[in-house]
Amino acid sequence: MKDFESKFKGFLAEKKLKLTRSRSLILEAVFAMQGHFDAEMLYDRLKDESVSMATVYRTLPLLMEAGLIRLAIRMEGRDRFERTFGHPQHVHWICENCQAVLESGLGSLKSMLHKEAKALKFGIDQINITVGGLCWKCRINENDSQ
Amino acid sequence: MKDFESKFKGFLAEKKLKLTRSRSLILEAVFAMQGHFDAEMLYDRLKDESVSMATVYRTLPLLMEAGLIRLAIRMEGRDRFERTFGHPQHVHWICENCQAVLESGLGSLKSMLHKEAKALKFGIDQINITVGGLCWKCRINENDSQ
DNA sequence: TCCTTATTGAGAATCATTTGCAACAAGCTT
DNA sequence: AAGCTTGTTGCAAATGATTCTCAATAAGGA
Repeated sequence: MKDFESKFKGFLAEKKLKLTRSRSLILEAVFAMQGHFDAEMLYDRLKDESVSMATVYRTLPLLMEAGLIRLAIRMEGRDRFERTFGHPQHVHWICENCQAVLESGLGSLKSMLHKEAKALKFGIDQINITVGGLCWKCRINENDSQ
Repeated sequence: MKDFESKFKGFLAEKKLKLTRSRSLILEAVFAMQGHFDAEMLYDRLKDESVSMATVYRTLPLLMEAGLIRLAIRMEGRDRFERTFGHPQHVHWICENCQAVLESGLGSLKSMLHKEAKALKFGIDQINITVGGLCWKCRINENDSQ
């Protein structure tokens, strides 16, 4: 059994929840996904297995609580997630023109926030840093596009 | 005329848009608001002046484009805004238990992001840093609440 | 295998946000 | 100040993501 599977199983057991066929399939789909994904993308991959949209939506919060995925960004009115396993937190750079999403490591931003958290006596659960603007390609074409 | 009013007026003129009664009222309401606000809160203050919800929703993006407000956070399924005039960017600390929202200055986080932006050739428009977790009060009562 | 309790799929329900449209109002032109 | 062009508004209907209801079903411990 893969790491993320046993982690999810452990989480469910602790909460007295059951590891069902649908949940297993969703977890599998999540880890088959590279990059960001939303509920609909998961559903598209699973509807043939007769997993319902409702269950996808019900499972996503569980995966977040279990620390297996995190809300990456919200784009075009939808929540987009990313898995946490092997994906350390990072900054999301969103181009407001072409919607491209770049990523870069947190670097020392992380320690600075933790330092501030200590001052505020705040217990950090998740950090979300998003920067909106123009990617280099769109900056070059800035004149044309308008 | 106040600073923000002339700034909005200038923005509208540049875009060949009109400064209407509804837009003026909304702008006024925004600057009468302390802290965060959402579309509904503005509407509540303006419905007696016969400003419609649709117009509130249509005006918010204009105010953002004009650089008068920014999207602060998304909470409980709604977008919450804050004005930018006299409110430098800051970090939002959201307590996942009591929903309290703390703020702290960006400090050197800002320059670090701009440095990284230069490396990525990314033109920064807006920075959004949100940290989820537990505020000190909820950390103390952590045992009780569960 | 039995039994208790969580879970599921399907579809209806929510709820924030958008949009279509005919009536209206800015603001430029004369 | 009146006319005209074009953007704007309120209203209601539409959208679209997410949530909920509920009867049927499946985990998993006994």
